Amino acid sequence: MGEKKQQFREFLSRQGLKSTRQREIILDEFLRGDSHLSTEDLYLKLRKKNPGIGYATVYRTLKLFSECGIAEVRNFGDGQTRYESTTCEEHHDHLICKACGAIIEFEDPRIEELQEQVAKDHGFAIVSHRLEIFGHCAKCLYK
Amino acid sequence: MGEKKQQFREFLSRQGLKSTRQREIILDEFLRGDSHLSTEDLYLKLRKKNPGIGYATVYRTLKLFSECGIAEVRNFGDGQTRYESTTCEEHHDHLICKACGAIIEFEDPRIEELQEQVAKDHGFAIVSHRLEIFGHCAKCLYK
DNA sequence: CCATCAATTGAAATTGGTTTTCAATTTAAC
DNA sequence: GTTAAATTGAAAACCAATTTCAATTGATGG
Repeated sequence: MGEKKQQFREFLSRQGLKSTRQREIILDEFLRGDSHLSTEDLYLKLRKKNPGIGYATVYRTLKLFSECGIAEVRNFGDGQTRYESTTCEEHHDHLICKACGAIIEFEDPRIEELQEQVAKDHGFAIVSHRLEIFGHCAKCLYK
Repeated sequence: MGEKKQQFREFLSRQGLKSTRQREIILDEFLRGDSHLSTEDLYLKLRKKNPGIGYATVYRTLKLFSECGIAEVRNFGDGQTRYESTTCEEHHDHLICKACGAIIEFEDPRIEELQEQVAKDHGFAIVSHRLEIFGHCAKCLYK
């Protein structure tokens, strides 16, 4: 995870921004935690150990993470913005259980490939995409 | 489009709701307009001909449309909720231009098929899905 | 046709997530 | 250290969406 911290520090200095105690704390907690954290979730976790940290700072810092490329913004339709730590792995998509809220990651290069084809057919250049499948997970189906 | 109006009327009476002047007006405008209208867009269009119609009524009525099945909710990440008139056609997905905001529909049964496979592999039962590809459309690429 | 009563409406207030403001504080550079 | 610019936290502002509420309208049964 050290490389992520490095990446963030470089981003800050490149942008003429400052490295602060709060930003370090938030980054540590962000990298430690589950992925698919909502801003609220992260804020609450942070508050336990660091009562002083403000709501606004968490929002601002998460936004920096996504600008810097160490986090990606997700939006699953429950008016909460979520940030997911970017991995070095392949891009992945999500299965989302409507019953229990579970979020399952998957990746399928064949789907990606077909997307490229579709885009090409429309003279469209892909920058990013998202695929979300909503339904019921195995656990919820059998109880 | 008469069948959509029929469908809505039946929905209303089934639910013990009433058919009103406003609901008729909003439905007419909704069916006439472009798809992918934001609530705001529709409200503004309506105001031109019907100054009396309230914001809340448009919100409430669009929600009814989606409950009734004649509209689908879309969310493209610009904090605006959009409603799309459901067609009898196949499910479709979207290419969204980050430069000009153009929304291009497409459908690809091969992608749908692969999604089914992925879900099956995870013991997951699909209820719905959405696939959005962001990038730059042909027009914006060549200017 | 009309009385009745529940549903609907529009305006305004409220909500909930997010962003901005601002004075005080902290950081990086000199 | 001094200094200038960035950052912080609390509170206020924001904005789409929802809810409240009194007045109005639509459907139903007499």
